[in-house]
Amino acid sequence: MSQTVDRALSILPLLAEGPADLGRVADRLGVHKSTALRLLRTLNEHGLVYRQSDQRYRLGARLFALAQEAVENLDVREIAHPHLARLNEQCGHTVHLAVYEEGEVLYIDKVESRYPVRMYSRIGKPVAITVAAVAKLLLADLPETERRALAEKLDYPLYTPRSTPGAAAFLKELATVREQGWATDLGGHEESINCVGAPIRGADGRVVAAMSVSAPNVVVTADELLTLLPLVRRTADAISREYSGKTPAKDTA
Amino acid sequence: MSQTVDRALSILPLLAEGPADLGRVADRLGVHKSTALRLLRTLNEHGLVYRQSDQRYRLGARLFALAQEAVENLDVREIAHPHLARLNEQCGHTVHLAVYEEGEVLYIDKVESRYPVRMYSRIGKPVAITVAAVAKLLLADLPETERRALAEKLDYPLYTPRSTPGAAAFLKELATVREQGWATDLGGHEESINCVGAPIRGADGRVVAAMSVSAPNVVVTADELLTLLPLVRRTADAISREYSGKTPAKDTA
DNA sequence: ATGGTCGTTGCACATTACGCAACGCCCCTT
DNA sequence: AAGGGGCGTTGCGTAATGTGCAACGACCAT
Repeated sequence: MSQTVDRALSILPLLAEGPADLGRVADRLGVHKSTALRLLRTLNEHGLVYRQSDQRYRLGARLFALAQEAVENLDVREIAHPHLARLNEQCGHTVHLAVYEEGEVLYIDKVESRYPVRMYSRIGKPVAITVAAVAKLLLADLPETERRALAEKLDYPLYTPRSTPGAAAFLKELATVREQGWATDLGGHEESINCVGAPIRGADGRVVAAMSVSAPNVVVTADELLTLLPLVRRTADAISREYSGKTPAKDTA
Repeated sequence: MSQTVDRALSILPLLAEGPADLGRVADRLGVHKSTALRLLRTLNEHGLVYRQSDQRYRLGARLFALAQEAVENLDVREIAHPHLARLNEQCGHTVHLAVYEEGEVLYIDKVESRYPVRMYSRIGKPVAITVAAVAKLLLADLPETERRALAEKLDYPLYTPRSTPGAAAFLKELATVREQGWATDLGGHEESINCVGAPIRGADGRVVAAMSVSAPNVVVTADELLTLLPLVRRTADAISREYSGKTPAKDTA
């Protein structure tokens, strides 16, 4: 809609691939160097882009702060967190919280019991949308047309032999998930990892988020993990109730 | 430099305060509603802004992905991580990695031994720049003029009685840190938390990052923590060597 | 029903961003 | 040491682009 802004914003994903110099940016944008320079300067002033010592540009620090504040403003996350932590204490496994947005599913919270290996690595990162339990839960609730359209345009990478092979199978799985009100991922993403998940619903009954518990085969078998299902569903329902019940007014402030 | 982009980007911090409707955004920007609308639409197309069901705008998902990729492209972080993890195994305490950028110091990695309480909360969040050990290390290496200017314009909040009280004291502390090549924060941010840190240097000897080990008083006294100093410095030096030594070429790709 | 609020659209104007070309800088070559 | 190429930077004239206005339409509350 706005050409200038459009061009400027196109620089960000470009720099996400790695640092780039002025010429490269101008080329990729298909604009003159002077134009790219002006855009980069503006981005730089706002801290979204940083100029490193070798004069190349890379994504800037303000981006972290913004993402940080963005995630903290998600009220589902805030409400859900204590419940997730409690569930984690009870079962000891990794607990995830995810939302759907614009064709992507992303983790917005995570509590894990084990070594804190790169704990930040997944927060905000898009999940394996065709196999993850939380993704199934979130997509299963989309309006049918949107769901079909999305399923058709997705890629279906075969992470493992048990990964969802294609759109048809995926849609069928989503139908099942929708009916039963919970979802699993049994080795569909990583061979030895299983998950069970349940949806979190808003006051209008629509799914606003999804949560799951994940554990490796070596700790508990898939069957054993499934025995946690009632607990997971109870937790999700508790979050749903609290989320749809009291929505503390923070309109004006 | 570019008015349109400038206005568009000004919307982001505004939305970071919380969701806002069109009128509010237009007011805050000082532009007509139609102008704000066009800007918001453009931001929306790029996923930086999301329109929630109540029609208000909030920060969007792409922001997470970008911040994510940005942090992953920091090669210091990549090189340092295994060293930090090893240090964590050896001493059991929380280990931080931070960089300086445009007047801010931010954590870019963290390994902690204890409960994973909100582990994402600090990554990318600006640190308490006037007291944190890593901040002292990073600021101590700035060119004098920049260091002075920054020190003067900072606020010096008294988190605790031991917090750095003002610019003069801070500059003096930075001088000490620069001379000795390491830094501490003894209860300057939170009464019961102590840290020791050391700088990571690039090939040219300039400080490119800083790391620290933090532990609460109840686990180890400040004196005991200080006995870890040699280990911390050795780790930092190892990272420095690896960082300045082999810089894998990824220019063209 | 009716007034008010809020988002949306089309349009005419001129402000704003564009590409060009020339400059200056640094590094690499011979 | 002199020459050449690559890269970032600057000023400028042009017109394309973004701007504010005013009117419309949807929705909510009274």
